[in-house]
Amino acid sequence: MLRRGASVGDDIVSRNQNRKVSRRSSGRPTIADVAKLAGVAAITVSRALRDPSLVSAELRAQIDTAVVQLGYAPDPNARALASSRADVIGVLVPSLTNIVFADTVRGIYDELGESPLQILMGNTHYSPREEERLVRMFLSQRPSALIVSGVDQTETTRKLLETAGCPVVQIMELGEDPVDMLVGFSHFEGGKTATNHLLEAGYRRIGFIGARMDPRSQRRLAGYRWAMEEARLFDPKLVTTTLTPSSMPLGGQLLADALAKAHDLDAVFCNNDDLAMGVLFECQRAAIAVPQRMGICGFNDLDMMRVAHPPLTSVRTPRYDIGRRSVQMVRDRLADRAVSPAIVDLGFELQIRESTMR
Amino acid sequence: MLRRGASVGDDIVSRNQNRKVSRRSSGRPTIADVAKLAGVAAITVSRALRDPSLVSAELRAQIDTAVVQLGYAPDPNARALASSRADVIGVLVPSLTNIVFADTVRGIYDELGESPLQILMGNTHYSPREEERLVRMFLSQRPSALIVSGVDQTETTRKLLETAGCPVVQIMELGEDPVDMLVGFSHFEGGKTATNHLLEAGYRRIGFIGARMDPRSQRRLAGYRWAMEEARLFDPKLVTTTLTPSSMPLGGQLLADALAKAHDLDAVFCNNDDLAMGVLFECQRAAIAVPQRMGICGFNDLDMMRVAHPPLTSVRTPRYDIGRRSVQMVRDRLADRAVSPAIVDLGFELQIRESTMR
DNA sequence: TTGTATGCGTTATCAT
DNA sequence: ATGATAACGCATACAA
Repeated sequence: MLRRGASVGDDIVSRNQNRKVSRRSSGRPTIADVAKLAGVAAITVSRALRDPSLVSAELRAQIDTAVVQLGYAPDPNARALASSRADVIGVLVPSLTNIVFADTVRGIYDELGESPLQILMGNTHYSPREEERLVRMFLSQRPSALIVSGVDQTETTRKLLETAGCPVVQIMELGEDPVDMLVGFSHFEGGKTATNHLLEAGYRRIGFIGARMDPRSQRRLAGYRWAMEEARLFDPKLVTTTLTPSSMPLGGQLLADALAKAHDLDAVFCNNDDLAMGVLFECQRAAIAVPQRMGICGFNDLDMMRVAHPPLTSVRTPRYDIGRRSVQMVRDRLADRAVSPAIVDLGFELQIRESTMR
Repeated sequence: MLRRGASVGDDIVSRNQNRKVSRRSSGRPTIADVAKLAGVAAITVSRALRDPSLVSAELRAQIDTAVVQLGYAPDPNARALASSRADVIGVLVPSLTNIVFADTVRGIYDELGESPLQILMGNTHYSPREEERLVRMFLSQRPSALIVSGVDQTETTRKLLETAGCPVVQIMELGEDPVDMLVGFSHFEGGKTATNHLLEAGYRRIGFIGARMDPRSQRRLAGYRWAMEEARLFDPKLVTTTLTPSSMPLGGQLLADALAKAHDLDAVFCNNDDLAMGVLFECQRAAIAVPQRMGICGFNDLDMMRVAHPPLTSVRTPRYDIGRRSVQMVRDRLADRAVSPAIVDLGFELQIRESTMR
């Protein structure tokens, strides 16, 4: 559609003169151009670029010169076609705005640094069906690796991943038998630990407030329930959940709902920090003293938790590190290094603050 | 590396029997397989898949059947190589965790829907140099379009974009002469409007608190300064900025810094909502009455602003819509429809709340 | 509307 | 260590 400038065009002409007529040239120097200029075969250039140790120092120097002189850059599509392998890592997350996954994705990008590996990102919107569609789509590109969120893939997706022919990392959660590799932490234990802390702080009518209720939220709820039942304090009235996506406004609403069901509620374990912050504001508005009349505990421990008034207790999760680690595992596997263990538990850490210090 | 299952393998064998030996086959059905099964030429399959109207209904049906029967999926790399055009849109943002860009990226993905266009995302980390590197990298893929953030590219990047040979959309800001297309809003006007509102509310010693101070922050500051100078109330002591990335904790710190410089500060226009929220908590902690002793205005108007205690005034920005619109503009251009105007101002809206109602 | 011949830019394979 | 040749899977150019 658009033509290049004259200087670049000249290169094309000189190149095409030697091949009768080439109507389809893209206008960029190819590996053949570099080869000709360096006085070697194309395949030698290819080798020199991929693994310099395969080529003698002398030719390597000539080739490097030619590459710079022509401003040659390999065509990733041609490379992928010829080698049946794209320098691409497919990443599937359920949400791009949820800070949890935003942090994880940032970790992935940061660990990649200036590597030539590209990220192909897919947003599943928490839908296993959409996840399946995206896995198919990504697989058609023969990616170097796949990173997927969670362990609750559909049966079909799981089979696709098992026969993908590339490293696969499931992230965010722990699980018994990963498709391939796995890095995350236990949401069940996270929920249990938070709840036990509230119990130890002296709260008794501890509620659970949850939004979205995706598989990981469910496991945190299960951890909460386990702890409450162990203390013989579980009461279904204490659980307030919705499928609505999480937000601060929703936190306030859910607290109101929870109080309507259980007037004697004296603490809440919130599914995430946004809800917790919404709960805090609702308490401020209703003049409910935190932590005296109401304990509040969040999940993820975003920065804001420590500056709230009062500062809010939360479970710190290794979101960023999960991203980085997943890429490291992919790298190790691609370099043919054994990855052990294939299941990595990055843990979590309860950050106790004023909001639960009764 | 990995071999496919037997059933698929059978297909390979039958396919390869007719071509002597093929050691490089990837094991997946190709367009030739579909063509053979449908009793047509490969090019006809190619056409039927890209634009069904080019092929007779009869053949189309045969081809569709064959496609389903073989489970054929086109190879995007082969397609890109042959057509010199990848079904890929390159997107460059300065940050993935900044909710502003996360929302924009979400808009981009949502507008794309189930389209076969893939997103290639790059994180420039607010570095024009890194942006330049990524533009080069993306361009080597011959993307269908490029979406870049802001209008402050390096000269080299700008030239690369101008000769990219594909639609280019600059997003988030307004500007005189875009590379190609542009969608955003005026950060200068946003800053000016917020400041004028604070002035009208009766505040006089209005401070500006800013973090990161990227080009867009600079323009908001310029808007603030313009309004203050117009009111003959500008005072350098009222401006408190840092290059540190924005966060809630930082908001509190900056307020403390600002108060140290100007004890009579009676309001702050914050560069973004995180800072504003940090300021609010700091006020709560120091028992500074909001909005009586201190007015607070943020920027972006995230959900949390309306549930804070008191609710916080902010400038609502069309982040999500910018993402959607940018893709629409790309689509229109790719469909050869004229895009007019090529510069789209999506505006902003001041949301006045209790935090500035003195 | 459909088909033939060929090119896209690179790498796998085999040979030297 | 280096090279010649033939794929990789699809789309363009042109012919019929």
